[in-house]
Amino acid sequence: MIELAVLGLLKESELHGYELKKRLRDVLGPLSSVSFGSLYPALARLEAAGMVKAVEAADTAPAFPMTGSFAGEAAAFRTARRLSRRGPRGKKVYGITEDGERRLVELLAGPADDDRTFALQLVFCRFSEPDIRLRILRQRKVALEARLHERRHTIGNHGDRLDRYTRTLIEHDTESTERDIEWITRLIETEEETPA
Amino acid sequence: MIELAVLGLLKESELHGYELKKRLRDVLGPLSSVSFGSLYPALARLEAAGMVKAVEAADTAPAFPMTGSFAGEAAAFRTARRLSRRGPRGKKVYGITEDGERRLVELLAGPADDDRTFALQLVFCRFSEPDIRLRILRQRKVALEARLHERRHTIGNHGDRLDRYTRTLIEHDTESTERDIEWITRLIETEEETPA
DNA sequence: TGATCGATATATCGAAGCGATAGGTTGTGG
DNA sequence: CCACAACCTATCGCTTCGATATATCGATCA
Repeated sequence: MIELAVLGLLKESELHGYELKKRLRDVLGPLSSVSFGSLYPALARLEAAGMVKAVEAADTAPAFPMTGSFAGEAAAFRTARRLSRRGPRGKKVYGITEDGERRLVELLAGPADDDRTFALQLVFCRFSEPDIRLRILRQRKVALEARLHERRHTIGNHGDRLDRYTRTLIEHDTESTERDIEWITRLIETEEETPA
Repeated sequence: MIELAVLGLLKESELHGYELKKRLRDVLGPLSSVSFGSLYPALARLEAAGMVKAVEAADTAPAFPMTGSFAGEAAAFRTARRLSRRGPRGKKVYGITEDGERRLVELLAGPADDDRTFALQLVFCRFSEPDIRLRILRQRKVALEARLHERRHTIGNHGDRLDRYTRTLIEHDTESTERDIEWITRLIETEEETPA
């Protein structure tokens, strides 16, 4: 999940952790975003696997404002030392590698176990071929239809035994899924009409 | 999350783990259900905390359908032997304690961080007072409106910079949230009309 | 000037969740 | 009688989360 998110965003542009999280929040919504507790370990994992690498920060702020004091000078020096692979203010900027790009294509074509994974596949599907794009959408439709079928089954079995609140919850959920299916169906049609 | 689910279900009736999971799946849907890897540790935690306890399986199936065969009789006998704190077939049946009931009321009134927690609060809200029920619904509405506001904000900021797929995703998500708000609004109205 | 505040940024910890898997039991059909 | 599916409990390794620690930068204001 996070793997796909990070690789997709880094394919767009080089970023550091904090920015990565912000972009992800915009796409996925404030909920269902990722936490730092997952993001930084994930970045470390990906770096160890050679799919991302820390890049020279294109350091757009070359002017170190001199403080005039010894302490200031010393601090500036210390800061400068730490910047071999870091941008200003200790930022660590990551970029995607060729291995990472291959992995991204793999993840885009792979199964979408949960809603968030599908959302990410859709957001980054422009990095894959048209036939893969269609596959993603069709797989999603199948998954949604299966979900709907199970819900109807549940209602059919013990719909009358359920209390008022539970019943309205399940009914609302069912309607939401129906709308999702209509939406994805329209997406598929649009995609099919699009010239190759 | 799981804590609320287990306590709520056990307040309804005494159950064993496997059955607990099945009921949960019916309510929450096949996705967003809980796995055994969370359920059994959670049951152990709750038992250690004295909120649930293993009960004498009240063996509600007094009528062992006689098989007519000797093998059937023998199997039934063997089964009957093994039942100290377990129901038929090694099932471990749990019940809720008084501490557990207090905790349940607490969790019902508490904040619903994610969608699943809200779903559970709604399903079990019949175990709480009418004013708490209303509070749950209103809190949910506030949360949904905040979500909607953030989404609109995102679109307003960089809606034009987003690619086709991302934009349709966010738009669909926004519409879903709007429908959720309409639904919860209707629920609140119904609840307010209900005589105390 | 400096004091403080909020946003930016990296990182780690413990708790809790998940998917896979491995057991063991019971009922069913061949 | 056996094989097989469904039932049931349980644990392992890994991922994720939420909270927290730490530090820097920029702006506001006394």
